[in-house]
Amino acid sequence: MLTISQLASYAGVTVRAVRHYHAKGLLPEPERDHSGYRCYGAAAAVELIRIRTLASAGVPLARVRELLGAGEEEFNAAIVDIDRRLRAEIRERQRHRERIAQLAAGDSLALPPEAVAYLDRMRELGLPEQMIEGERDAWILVAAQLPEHMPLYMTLKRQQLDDPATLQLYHDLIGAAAWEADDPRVEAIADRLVALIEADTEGWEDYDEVMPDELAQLLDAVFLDSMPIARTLLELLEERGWRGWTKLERIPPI
Amino acid sequence: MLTISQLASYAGVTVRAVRHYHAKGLLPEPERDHSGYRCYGAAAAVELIRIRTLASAGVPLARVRELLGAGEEEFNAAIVDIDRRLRAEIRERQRHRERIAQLAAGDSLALPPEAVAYLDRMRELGLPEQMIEGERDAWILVAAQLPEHMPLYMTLKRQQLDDPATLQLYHDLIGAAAWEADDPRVEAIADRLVALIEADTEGWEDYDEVMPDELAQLLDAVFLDSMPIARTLLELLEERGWRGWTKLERIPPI
DNA sequence: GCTTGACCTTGACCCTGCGTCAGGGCCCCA
DNA sequence: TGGGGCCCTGACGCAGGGTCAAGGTCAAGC
Repeated sequence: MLTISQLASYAGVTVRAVRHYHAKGLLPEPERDHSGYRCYGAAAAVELIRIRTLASAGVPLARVRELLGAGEEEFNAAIVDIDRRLRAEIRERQRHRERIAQLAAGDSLALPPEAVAYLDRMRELGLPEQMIEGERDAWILVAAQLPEHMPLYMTLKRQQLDDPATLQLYHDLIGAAAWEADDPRVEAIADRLVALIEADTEGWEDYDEVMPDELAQLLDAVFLDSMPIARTLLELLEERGWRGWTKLERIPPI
Repeated sequence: MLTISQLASYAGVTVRAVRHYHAKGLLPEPERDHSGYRCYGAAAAVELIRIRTLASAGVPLARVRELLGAGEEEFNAAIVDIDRRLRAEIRERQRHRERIAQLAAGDSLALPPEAVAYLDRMRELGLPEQMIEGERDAWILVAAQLPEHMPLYMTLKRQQLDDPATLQLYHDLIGAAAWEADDPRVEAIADRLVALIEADTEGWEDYDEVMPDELAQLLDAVFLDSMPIARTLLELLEERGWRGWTKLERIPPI
């Protein structure tokens, strides 16, 4: 009666798809003619069109196999189930659309809006790209671990930028990025830093409380990698009674 | 610094995914420690989070690889492209939802609504399920080949059902389905059939014109398979000057 | 020093829904 | 008899990993 390609074209599917349906047990293997060609009747065409109809409605083939022999009740239950799956997939893609819409805005590759705003503020204040990238990478790590605390952190960081003495220190650190590890000028930086730390301890208790030690270590490592002088600076801070960087703590007097 | 599982948990992906990204060239292989373990720095965590962010936004991994090193312009172009793909996938699933909503209504597995209405009309008129299934299978084949002509066909078929003589013949054919191939009562059926054919030739020219010969042969085969008496009936029709079944044509006198 | 359990390593097979060879047989036409 | 167009089986490939398997490593507790 029909060859496989005739059958396939009747049903509007490819020859390969028909053989696939045979392999998956959706469509029974037909008789063969004397030379081994598959030989289909009209019933196969009808069955194949039913398969195609279900498959093109987004029903997984394993499910199609069950549904072809199912009663009306089972069939309707499955339809409900498949519709639920389709709705979930649509919602998922809609969320994806929202995310990539956010990504279109540059820095927000992995950062919430408040962090993007903070980085933009750094740019407005004339801080250099290199420093901003360092900050960005650090906050990407924080945002991945503690997304719910980002608003708090960003509020505190923006307050720092509003303080002229702190901002000046930031500007001076730009030059320090190029210093060798034993540059003597770092002493002055360390002194000013300690003064700022001791003047501004408010708010940072909450900050430190939610920051896991491991994350703080990782962020310290990012800082240490960012400039040669970093290690020296941390040592000088320890001499002045403060340990750490991300999560500063006063060294208790012995 | 970090083991693979620590890195994975920082970025919120599985260990397997990290190795997969290595294999796909998205994330460079890091140094190994003395026992062969991968040893990651903070930069890897940042990079992995960027990968995860893009991947979870529905960007294919091959595309992620290109985008990580891309400039802003290229990146934005890609974003537009990905958004287009997501919209297309959403539309596709919405169409799937519509189709399975139609499927929930029974016979419409591969049939347009007007065909479902026609089959329902047969049911109302008390014609048996077996005959309705035969019709359904035949119209599934037609709908697959000539969906745009289904309204015309169904209009003509419903007119047939409205004709009392035709309807009576349909009812009488039910009994004939069980007859042997040589039952003498088929002569009377053939006579009545020819009378109906010759009384009602209007409208069917259009019908026959758009029906490909191959499809007509297939439908004839469906009919021949459906009851033993079918072949005899076709022979008797030929004796009376009509050839075929799906696409009847008058045999020209020699 | 030995075991236990939690990690780590590479390699390989599994899923969906087919597309696309590769290597060969069959049929018809010139 | 040669060529082109069918057909056959078997196998690899895609994304995005999941899930073993078989073995090496590490720290802790006995």
